[in-house]
Amino acid sequence: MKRTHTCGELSTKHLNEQVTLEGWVHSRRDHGGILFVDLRDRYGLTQVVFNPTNLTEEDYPKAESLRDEYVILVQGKVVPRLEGTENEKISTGEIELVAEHFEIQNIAQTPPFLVSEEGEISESLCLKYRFLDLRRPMVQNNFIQRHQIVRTIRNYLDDNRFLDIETPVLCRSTPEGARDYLIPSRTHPREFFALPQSPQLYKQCLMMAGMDRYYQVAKCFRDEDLRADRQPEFTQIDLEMSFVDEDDIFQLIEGLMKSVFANVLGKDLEIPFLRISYDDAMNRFGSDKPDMRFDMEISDLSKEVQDVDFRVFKQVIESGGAVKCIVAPDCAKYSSGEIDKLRKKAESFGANGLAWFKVTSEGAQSPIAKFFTSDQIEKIQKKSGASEGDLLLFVAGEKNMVHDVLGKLRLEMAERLGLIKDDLFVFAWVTDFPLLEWDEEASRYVAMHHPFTSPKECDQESWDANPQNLRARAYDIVLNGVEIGGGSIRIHKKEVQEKMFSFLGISTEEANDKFGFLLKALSFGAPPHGGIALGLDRLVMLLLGQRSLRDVIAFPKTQKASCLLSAAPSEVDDSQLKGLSLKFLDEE
RNA sequence: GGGGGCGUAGCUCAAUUUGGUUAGAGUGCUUGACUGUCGAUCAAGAUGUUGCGGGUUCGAGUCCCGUCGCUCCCGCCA
Repeated sequence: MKRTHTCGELSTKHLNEQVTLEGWVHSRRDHGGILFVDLRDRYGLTQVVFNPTNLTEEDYPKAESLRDEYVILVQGKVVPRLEGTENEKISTGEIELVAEHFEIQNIAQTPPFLVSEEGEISESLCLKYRFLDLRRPMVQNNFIQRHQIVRTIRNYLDDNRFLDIETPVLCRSTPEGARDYLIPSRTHPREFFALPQSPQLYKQCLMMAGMDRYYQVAKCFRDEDLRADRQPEFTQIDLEMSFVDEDDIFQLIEGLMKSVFANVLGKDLEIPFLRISYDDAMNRFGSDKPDMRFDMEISDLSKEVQDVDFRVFKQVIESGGAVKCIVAPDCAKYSSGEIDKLRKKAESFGANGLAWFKVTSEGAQSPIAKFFTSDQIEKIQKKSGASEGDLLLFVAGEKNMVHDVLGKLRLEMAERLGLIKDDLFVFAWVTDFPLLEWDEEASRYVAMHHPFTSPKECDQESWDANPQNLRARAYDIVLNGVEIGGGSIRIHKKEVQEKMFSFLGISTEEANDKFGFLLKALSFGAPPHGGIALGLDRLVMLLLGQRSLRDVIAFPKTQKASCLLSAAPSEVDDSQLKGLSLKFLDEE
């Protein structure tokens, strides 16, 4: 015997039909003479009534033995609920199933937490019993929606002529980027594979192979420390296109997001997205992933305060730094204690201090007001757009630090003041990233995006003049202040790629050793190409309004990168180590 | 590598500030009663290595040291 329906589909349309359901006992209500069981599967709940008058003498006591999470099969008749006992909370609430025959397919231990309970349960317990946690309808819903999102993306890319091509998981370890997960090779003692941080070079090779448009729902691995929005193993919607420029990528992704919003969330998404250059993003929002759901932009007051008799500001300006501020609306009422907390916050972000002004009807109120003329105060007020009742927060110092601190303070204040509306999705493209970044530790330039990103200027003069000023043809896509993807137009000329390597301090020999296959491929007719990778987990997390990636990954790792369900990683047998020619250092 | 938070009954939490009788509540669990519940109700009952180890003390869930786990953040994440 098998089920004829799921637990979510019976309605008054099925009245008087003989049906069979299978599922889990979600909850039971035993009234002595009559017993109600809510039967659950992925599709919903159906109330089953066990009444002695409809059951054999052996079956009724068996029904009384039912407990939470038992798996049963029930056969019976669909009947309307008695008037006044309908349940509006469930889709099948107008009917119930009168059990005439049933089988207990499996009993269950008392679960460590209630599947039917909606409250919070400690995360480690959920992960240890993830198979139970995933039974909870609220949790299950995330994965049903995640599936819908992926399906929509696949359909959209298919409609746009993309080929889904798999790339290896056992890869070559390459310098640059995050720490690799390494896999020792048995067949090549002393040698290692690396798990891919992204399929970057393979997808470029596919473009050189004339595949024209590639995509993949690709697992990527980075052996770095975790955060709420960072797992060591994550999924990218990875894609690459030939004969395109930035606008082609933007339009493709805007269309993709529009499709996802329409099909999954039932919302109309406005396109095209906002576009902002890296420099603008830093100057206006203090971040390369600006949350543009609210304003509170940063104002540069360096010019306005250059003649002010306040030593801190004066020294900063003289040494080439900047004085900038944000305006916290309606915060002039803050007590000195509250402002002191903000100062500490700012200092924890890296500031040397926090200067402030309250804008009141009697003018600027601040311990440093005495250093300013009324004309200067007026100019500051005008430039920052502050009005009566507002609080101005100043940070002075080296430009990057000022941006960083004010950017973080801006987010802090927005959260405090509730300026961010729920249910708002604001996408933005961040463009014109610097090509290179100076790495203090290694005392050399490193690629800000990756070494295969095309510079905007390929001529020797620009390169020689000032490498810091070189811009990349790279772009990030930002949603509500979270980076959900990034990509670039790639280098497709061998000479440019070689120049890039040499700039990064990678010698010709090393380049040939580690990236020889790419350089070779570039020399056999590589088309202009570019692409992007979207962080699927982050995207799903944001679209579903979840706080952690763990909510949208079926079997996530803990912050120490272990799996509580399977207890991975684990020790292995000595024989396994021997087969891999491995030995622990402390055994030598 | 660094900083913060948490760890008490199966689960969620209280008792920790100020060390002091037998570590409590809700829920779940067990048993019983009950023929229309849906967070069923009512009655009775069982359940503790206070994460682990050490120390201080007449006395430690509470204070100190160490350690483990979970979590948030900084570093790190091309």
